[in-house]
Amino acid sequence: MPELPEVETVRRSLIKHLIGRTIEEVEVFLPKIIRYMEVAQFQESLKNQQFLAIERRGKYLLAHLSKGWTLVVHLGMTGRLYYLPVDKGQPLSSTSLPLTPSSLPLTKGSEAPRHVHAILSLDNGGSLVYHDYRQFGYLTLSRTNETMCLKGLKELGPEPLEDKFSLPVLQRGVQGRKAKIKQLLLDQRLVAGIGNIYADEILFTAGLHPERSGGSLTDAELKKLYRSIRYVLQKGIEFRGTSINDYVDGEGHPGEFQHHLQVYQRTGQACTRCSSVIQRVKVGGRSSHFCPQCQTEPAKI
DNA sequence: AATTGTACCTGTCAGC
DNA sequence: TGCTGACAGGTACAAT
Repeated sequence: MPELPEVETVRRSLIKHLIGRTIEEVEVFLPKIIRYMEVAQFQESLKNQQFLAIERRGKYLLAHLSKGWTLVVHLGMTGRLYYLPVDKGQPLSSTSLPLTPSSLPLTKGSEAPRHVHAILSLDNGGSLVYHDYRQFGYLTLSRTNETMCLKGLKELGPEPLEDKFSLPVLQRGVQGRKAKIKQLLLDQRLVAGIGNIYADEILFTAGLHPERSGGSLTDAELKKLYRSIRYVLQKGIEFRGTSINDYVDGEGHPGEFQHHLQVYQRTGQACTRCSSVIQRVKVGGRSSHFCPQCQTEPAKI
C-alpha cells in the first residue's frame, strides 16, 4: 500500500495530533514488529518522550522525539498508523475507519483487537495505534543522529520531489542499465518512495512500456519520465493517497487517488486516452498494468 | 555486481 | 459449501 504519497499523507495528518504530546505508556502485542532492538528497550526508551517533529524519507516515517531519539515506522504493505483521540473508546470519526471495524473500539485493559500490534498512549488521553494485518511493516527506535544509518534508510536514493532529484540524477541512474524501467523505478536506491501503483501510473503518464530497458530511453523520453515522476507523485499527495483495500491516513480517512488511476488494476478496461484495452504483465514478479497503444513497445532485439 | 527466487503474513476472490 | 491457487500497496536475504 503505502508509497510516498500515502506515507506523506499519514505524516501530514498526524502532525497536529502528535507534536507536543508526550508518550506515557507503550504496549506491544506482537513483538516481531519491533525490529533491531529488544521490545522492553523499545518500550522503556519511548516512555516520557515528547514528539518534536515528524519527517518522511521515502516510505519511512521518522518521528523525532525529545532526548535525541527517533521513532522509525515502515508500513510495509498493509501497515496503518493512526491517532485515536481520548481514552481509546472514541474513534476520531466512526465513519472514517470503515476498513478497520475489527480494531475498534479499544477499551482499557481489553485485549487488543486483531491486527493492532502496538499502542502508544499519550498524555492527552489519545493514542497512536499501529495496525498491520500482513505484518510486513515494523517500528524501531534509533538515536536521531544515527537514523540515516539504519538498514533500509542508508541505501535510499534522492527524494523525488526535492531539488536534489534532478534530470541528470535520473539519467545517471537509468542510462546504460539493462534492467527494465519498471524495476528501476521500484529500486529505492535510485529514487526513494515509488511503489507498484505509482510506478505503473508514472509509466503511463510518460508513455513508456514497463519492459523498456533503462538504457533504451532517449533523452526526450527520460525528460518525460522525470516530469511524470514528479507530476504523478504530487497528484497522489494532492488526492491524499490511494485507498484500494485498507490504506487510511493518520486520522483514519481513506484517500481519493484510486478514482484517478489510469492503468493500475484496470486490466481489461478501456484506456482513458485511446480506448485500447489495458494489459497486465509480470515484471520482476510484480503486476504491471499498461496501455499497449499509449506506452511504446520495448525494442525487439 | 546484478539478478532471480523465495520468504515473511493474512485476506479475498475466482473457479472448480 | 468447501477447497485450491493466484494475487495483493514491500523489503530482505540467499543463491546464482
